[in-house]
Amino acid sequence: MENIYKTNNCGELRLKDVGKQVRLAGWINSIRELGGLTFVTLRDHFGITQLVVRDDNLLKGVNKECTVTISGQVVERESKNPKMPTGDIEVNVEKLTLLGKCQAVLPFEIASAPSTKEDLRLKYRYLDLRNPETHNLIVLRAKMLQFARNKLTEMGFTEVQTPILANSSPEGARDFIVPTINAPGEFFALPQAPQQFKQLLMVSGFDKYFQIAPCFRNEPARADRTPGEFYQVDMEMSFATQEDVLAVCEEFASSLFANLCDREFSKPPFVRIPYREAMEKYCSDKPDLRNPLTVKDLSKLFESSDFNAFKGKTVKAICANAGEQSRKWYDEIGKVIVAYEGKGCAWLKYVDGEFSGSIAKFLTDENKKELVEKFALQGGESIFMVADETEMAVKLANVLRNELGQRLGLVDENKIAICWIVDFPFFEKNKDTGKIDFGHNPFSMPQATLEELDTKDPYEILAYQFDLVINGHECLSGAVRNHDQDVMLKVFQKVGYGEDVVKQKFGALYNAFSYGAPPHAGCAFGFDTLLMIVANKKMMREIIAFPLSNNARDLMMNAPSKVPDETLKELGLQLAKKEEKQG
RNA sequence: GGCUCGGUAGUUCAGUUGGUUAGAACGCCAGCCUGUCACGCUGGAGGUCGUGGGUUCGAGCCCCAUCCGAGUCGCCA
Repeated sequence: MENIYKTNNCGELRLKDVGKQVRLAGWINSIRELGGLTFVTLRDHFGITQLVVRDDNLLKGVNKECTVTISGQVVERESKNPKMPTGDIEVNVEKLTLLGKCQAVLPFEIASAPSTKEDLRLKYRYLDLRNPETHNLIVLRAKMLQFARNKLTEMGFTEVQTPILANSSPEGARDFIVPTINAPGEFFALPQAPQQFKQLLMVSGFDKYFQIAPCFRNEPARADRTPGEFYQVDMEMSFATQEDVLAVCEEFASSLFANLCDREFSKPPFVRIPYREAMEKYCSDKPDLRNPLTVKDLSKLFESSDFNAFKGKTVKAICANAGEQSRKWYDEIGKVIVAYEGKGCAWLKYVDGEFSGSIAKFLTDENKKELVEKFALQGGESIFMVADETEMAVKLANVLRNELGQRLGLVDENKIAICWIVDFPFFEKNKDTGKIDFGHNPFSMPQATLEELDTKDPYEILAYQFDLVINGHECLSGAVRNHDQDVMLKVFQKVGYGEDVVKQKFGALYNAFSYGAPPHAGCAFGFDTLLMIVANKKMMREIIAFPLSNNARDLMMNAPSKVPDETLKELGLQLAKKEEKQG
């Protein structure tokens, strides 16, 4: 594009352009005054080009971060800069026009913006995004959006947009509720996922559907989870099996990493780990396979031990070669466990056929023999143990595995390790009520016939339900859907709901299935999570143009905010009085 | 909602058992400098120590309350 502001962008001029008369426009990135001449770098979306100004008058009133347009001749530099793509040339400025003045003192320096406190970056996100590194993450996001669209379209998927103003869908999270003047006292809910819509699209005969779908969950944030809104690459396929979906996802994911990322990644077919095996080996349903450590159960071994803290508890152990470590080092690991509300971390070290460490004195000769066999000890290894009620012990073992992986430098940050977790249990025991409940979501198909649903131990019944786990992040969840009304009624009946509840909660879907539903299956990638992995970033806010703060606030636009009483009145809403604080 | 850490110059931070006028680096302003690219040199401006109470002869520091931020647990596939 060539216009009054520019003939070229700030990232493209090279030696071959020397002698050309050009115009450039952008932001003043730096000014280095040397006396008789001044070097200025000019930055735009595409890159940075050095300008030489020999007449001081041209720079009157110009400071960093002003926008300007300049014209001049491209010349070869006397002293080149190999670190800059445009480092062989510079533009000799003949004319400079100030387009947008900038205050002398910025809230933070653009070059060092990423090391500024986050709330300030978010408040001035439009300045933060001028930093090339930050800027390019948003460009990467655009590339990934485009990749996803092109790839899925190429693979025969049809993009369909589903409503944002929708009805509450029972995904488990809390809803964002939207009032409307059309129906005071009634509310829309923003979709937590387009789950029911996409299944209805299958009933409508769209063979394969996808959408880069905004999803809304009224839940607080984490470093790897934004509050409020996020995007899913949502897909669904009719007349398809679990194998079909897995194949599509493997093609999509491997092609994505090959195109957008230069790190080494697992090649398809990705390893498949049944849920139960994952829980046993890694104590997690989203294991980071870059970490080679595995967990073993020592509950039996300590069943009759003198060590009361372990007796009758679930004991999980990890064996690792920790090398020479101080007592303090072991204590620090214990502190991490305590931070997760564990009792601590016991440890043993095996050297020259002898055990030492915090609980060595409790070991019988029989115990020692078993340990050597169980971990195939050679000498030099350490065994780390946590003990608690089963659920807690499993959680702590997962923490321990991650902690040891990090501390011992076992996790290669430059690798992308991918696995499937398959065969999730269909039912599980509700923690609070102790009653039988759906393990994941009620839409997936049990791996059982109608009769088996009645005769089999419900906790033994698996679901056609799967997750794709990358570097310990759950990046995708999918399932074969239950399109059979009889099976649907049966599984709801198992958890204590009748047809009335099914109709009330999933009326449209349930009805639709009585008009000829295709067997269908699908999944959704977490777009933001996937992008974090592609970008190798740990903060989800980094890869979103205008993210909310940890507290789900927009610090730049000041949202959420109060609304005028008039508006409330129109919507038929009244705010509850704030409760007086006690004491 | 619980827990942990934090809030000091425009920014990133230091600040001793509570004791003179609260410091550094970068940035900003002024001057010098013809090959810089984290330019260099000289000088200067810039602070309600998050806010409100309290203890004390004296508080950035101690106590209480409160606001804000980050992380984490609950929660969230």
